[in-house]
Amino acid sequence: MSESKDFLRTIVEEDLKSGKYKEVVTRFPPEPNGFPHIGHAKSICINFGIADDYHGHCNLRMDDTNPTTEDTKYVEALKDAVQWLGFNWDGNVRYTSDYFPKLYDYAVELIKIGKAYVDSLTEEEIREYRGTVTESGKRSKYAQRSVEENLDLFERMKNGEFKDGEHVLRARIDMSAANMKMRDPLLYRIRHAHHYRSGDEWHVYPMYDFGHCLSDYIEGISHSMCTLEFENNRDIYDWVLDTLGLDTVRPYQHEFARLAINYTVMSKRKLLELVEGGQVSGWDDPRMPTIAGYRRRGYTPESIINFCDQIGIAKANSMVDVAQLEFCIRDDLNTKVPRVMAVLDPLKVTIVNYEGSEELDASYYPEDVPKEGSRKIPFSKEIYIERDDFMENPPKGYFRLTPEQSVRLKHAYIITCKEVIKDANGNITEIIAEYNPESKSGQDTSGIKVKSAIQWVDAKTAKTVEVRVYDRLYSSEAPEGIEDLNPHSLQVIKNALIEPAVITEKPDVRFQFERQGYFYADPIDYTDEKPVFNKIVGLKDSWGKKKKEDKHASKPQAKKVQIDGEVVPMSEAEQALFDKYTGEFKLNSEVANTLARDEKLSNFYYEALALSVPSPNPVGLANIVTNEVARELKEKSVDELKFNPIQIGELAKMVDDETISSKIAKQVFEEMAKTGENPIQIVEAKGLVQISDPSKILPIIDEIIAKNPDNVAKFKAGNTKLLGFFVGQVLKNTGGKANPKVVNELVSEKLK
RNA sequence: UGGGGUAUCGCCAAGCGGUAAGGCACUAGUUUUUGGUACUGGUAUCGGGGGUUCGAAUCCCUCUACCCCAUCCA
Repeated sequence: MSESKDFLRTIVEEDLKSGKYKEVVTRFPPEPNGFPHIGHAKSICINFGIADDYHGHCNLRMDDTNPTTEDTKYVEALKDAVQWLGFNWDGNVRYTSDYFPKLYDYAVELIKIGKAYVDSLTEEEIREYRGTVTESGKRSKYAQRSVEENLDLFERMKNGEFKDGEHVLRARIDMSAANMKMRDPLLYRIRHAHHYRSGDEWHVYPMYDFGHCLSDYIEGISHSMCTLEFENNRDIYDWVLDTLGLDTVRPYQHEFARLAINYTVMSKRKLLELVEGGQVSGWDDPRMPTIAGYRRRGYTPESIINFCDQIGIAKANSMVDVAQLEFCIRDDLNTKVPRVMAVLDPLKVTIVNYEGSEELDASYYPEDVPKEGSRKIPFSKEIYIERDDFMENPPKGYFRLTPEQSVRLKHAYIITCKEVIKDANGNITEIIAEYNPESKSGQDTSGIKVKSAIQWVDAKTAKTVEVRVYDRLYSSEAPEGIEDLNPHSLQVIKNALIEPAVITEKPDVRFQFERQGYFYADPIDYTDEKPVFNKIVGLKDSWGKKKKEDKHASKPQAKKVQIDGEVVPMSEAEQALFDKYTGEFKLNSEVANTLARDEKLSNFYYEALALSVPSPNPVGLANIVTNEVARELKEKSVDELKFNPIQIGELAKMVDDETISSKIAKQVFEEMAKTGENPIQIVEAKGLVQISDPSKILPIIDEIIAKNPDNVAKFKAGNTKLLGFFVGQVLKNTGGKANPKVVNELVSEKLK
């Protein structure tokens, strides 16, 4: 199915192939300060999934470096979630808190090599000293302390001799770093707090940036995958490991976009608020996007894993449509779960021409679900149908019961409405109907055609059940806070009716209530006396959708207008160069512009032109310099380049005299950039001289045409884009050596 | 504003110079005792503008928009 690999797997594969690592080792490193949500599920699927795919292993690590927010109940929830999803962590659960002694030693090491110091600025001052994104910060005077003093202070911090906030340990990096994270980041802070695991043993706790990379290193992690907001932290990650000399085999961090779903909040803080504010019944409220919530709602692990697979992994911030998740659970349950009949909003129907009672045979599964199993459904004179399934004055396209339209009772008979009984307010209270004795399901000889079959329950034998109908928690697509909550996210129906077999036979815990949706016997509140079902998700409902559409006219969407910004004007010198390039050398203005504005590039161009004897055509050379050399010069200085201007001049000349095509020139250039070899030698060694002789090219074209009759037909039918396909094939066939211009002409000619 | 990222269909997402994958959603039709499922078909020229090239979503220049960073959180 998925031919394509995500970028993380691509990296892992390359690293394995290159021998950078013998085995892939990943980790799922949550902080135990909240219940895991579906965003964690994505991370779990990535970390455990990649480890599985490449036969490595994945650790489960509690990143518990902040004693004030963490708790054992959350580590249980985390373990639970991973297991429920079906993954196995390697060995025991790991805890960063178990590494506190090692981490402390590493910190001491850093102090000893002068790369960390104890700072005694106040929190306020530290913030001030850090500077802003545009202004650099300044170093604290305490950074002057001697190694001995730092060692002494740090040890006393550890021993609890100071109050919270009195001192911190910081890395000595660069207070004017453009990356704010690198302005002497904090490594340790004093916390006189009880840690849920290490108890009162420690008075200093490592910060994330110090603890995480080292924990990864300690565990032998190869690929440390985290979300995008840690991109800036990668520099510290590398700095710590490099500075400590932990660089033989060590982990590298890679970032992917975190999951966001519309109509959903994913921040632990906001979820906590919902729980504490009583807007939901707890972390496992079926409306919560927590794993516990989905589980309680009735979602299957398979559906969630499938969802995580479908949404992919990339670096673009994105918002997944909740419909995609809903599809996954429907798709999973469709082939697994028995169909039964329930009526949520009952309307009584009396079948006046039916006497007595009978039991009807009914399969639990429709024909397209290859599963066995059936039950008996009692039938008698009095039944209930869904109130929605009858309309006195139906709109066009209504398929259900009306005074004029008969309907089949699923698994039973066809009935016809004879009379509508209403109360004093005009509400319909009962339907008087007649059934057709010849129309029994499976042995219908009536010949009557009806537009639909509806669910029903027998009045006498139906069981009363509670049904909790859940809708999305928020009514806003991008909810901010509790003001965006959907007031109708929970509807409790106390007196829904269900066919008896569901309760007495209990064929499953998840069901499809025919024509309504998928439901789950609540794992906590369900009892035989008082059954409770949670709505997992509704069926797709094209009728309901049609009705809604009529109300909302579609609104035309205005196209976004692109604003063009100002281009910085050229300096005088740049302008002079530009004029020279366009005038004397006849470069087009775009190329001249690029060259004139970039001093490095400009110098390079000038040298290539002047030093190659004879000089290449200035235009062709300029093209190569601006389009190819520019790429190399973006990240490197001139001295770092493997090639020199003269060689580029030679390359340009080969293009000038058509020894090689410009396509080949690019290939040669790549080679030069990599090896620094002379272009003429490269062309000779690889035999890249281009083929322009039609008599050599023509046979190849014939061959390609013969091999691709379909595409020839398509091309002749007007799909001119296919020209590229044919040219490409010919070029591929000749190792890129065929003169593309000639090929192009010949192919066009041939296919005319 | 300095730095770091990202932009391909309504929503995700492949693609790495040679015919714009796939899923969801939408839509038309076939099958159907679920207005379900299944099946068949439809639906983009790649943020904008230039340039290089026989050929550009892919390379170069430039502009724009959005996200992250100034917690003793992770």
